[in-house]
Amino acid sequence: MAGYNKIKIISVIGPTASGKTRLAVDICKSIGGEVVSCDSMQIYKYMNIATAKPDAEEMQGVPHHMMDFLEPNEKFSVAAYCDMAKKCIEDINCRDKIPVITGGTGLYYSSLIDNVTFLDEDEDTSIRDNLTNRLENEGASILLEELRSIDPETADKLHPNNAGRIVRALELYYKSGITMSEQKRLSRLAGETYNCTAIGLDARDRQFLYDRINLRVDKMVELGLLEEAEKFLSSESGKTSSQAIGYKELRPYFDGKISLDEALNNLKMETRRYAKRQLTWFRRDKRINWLYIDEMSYDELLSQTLTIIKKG
RNA sequence: GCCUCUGUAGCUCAGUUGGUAGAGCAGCGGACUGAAAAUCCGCGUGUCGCUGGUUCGAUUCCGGCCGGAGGCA
Repeated sequence: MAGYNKIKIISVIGPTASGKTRLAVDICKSIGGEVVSCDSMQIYKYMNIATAKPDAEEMQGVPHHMMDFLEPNEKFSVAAYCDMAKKCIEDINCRDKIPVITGGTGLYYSSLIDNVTFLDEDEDTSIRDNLTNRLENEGASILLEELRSIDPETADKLHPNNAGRIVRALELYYKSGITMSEQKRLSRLAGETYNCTAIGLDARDRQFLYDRINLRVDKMVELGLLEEAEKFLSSESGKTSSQAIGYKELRPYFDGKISLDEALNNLKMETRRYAKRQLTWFRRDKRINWLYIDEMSYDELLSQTLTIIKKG
């Protein structure tokens, strides 16, 4: 209970190119809020065009946090995100402003909103390295059976092809002595600490969203995506930042393997698929108030959003 | 105008010696707890161009028509 002492927050989530950035800024201006980005790629410096990071004009003077602060060769993680974002939210709250969580990284979002707690893990990567080696030499099935003997609940849920998750589940156990299934239970004990009103953006017609995505990629090219990509690809990037959509899809073009047209079509396709995965993630959160961008004008969208926020 | 080839899923194409069809890609759905813009799983969505004929039965064989490609004029 004790809902009165939970921090009031707003969230704006949805697939890429659905208009979260603009809506969040307008919400902030209307209710005195500050944006807390929830995006695994906008945290990185220099990755501006590909990640559709808002510029000063788009921010309209509204403070944006959790954005543009990390070098691309640095690692990041959900745990690190939650840790920083929580402090950020508390700080904003202390200044009598309302945190507006905005972004499309489902794992970061859910972990933050549901107050998932993570174990303290040291930086030691030797266990992970060892498991990765064994994965190559022995294969995923052997590791999965090993996992089954210590955590059958998790093993049952993992497909043999999902090597990454198998390795991680084993790593967690060998590092902490706590199994993944046990950790999942422990992580939920704290309970929610925020009173969140969630706004979700989607389109009734999927093609409407896909058209926006395709258009946005073309705009990125006009803004200088190719130059940004060339710089990014020629410099050292970390394990997290190298996953960003927008650069790796252009590599075959720079290598002369495919035409620019093909590369851009691939980039658009990957972005569309990403949007679909984002929707799959967010759809299962029944607390989200969905609004459809192809069903109303932007003014109406904003006005409905503010109505929902007032009620919440 | 004549001859040849061709028309099957959104696209590229396979196939059925006659029993209403299947691959790749695209697409759709799902999972997700320390790399998550990642990773993984599942699903064929169809007047087999149209129309007659033969046949118990035609997407398949035959005729005609329509569309596409090439060749000869």
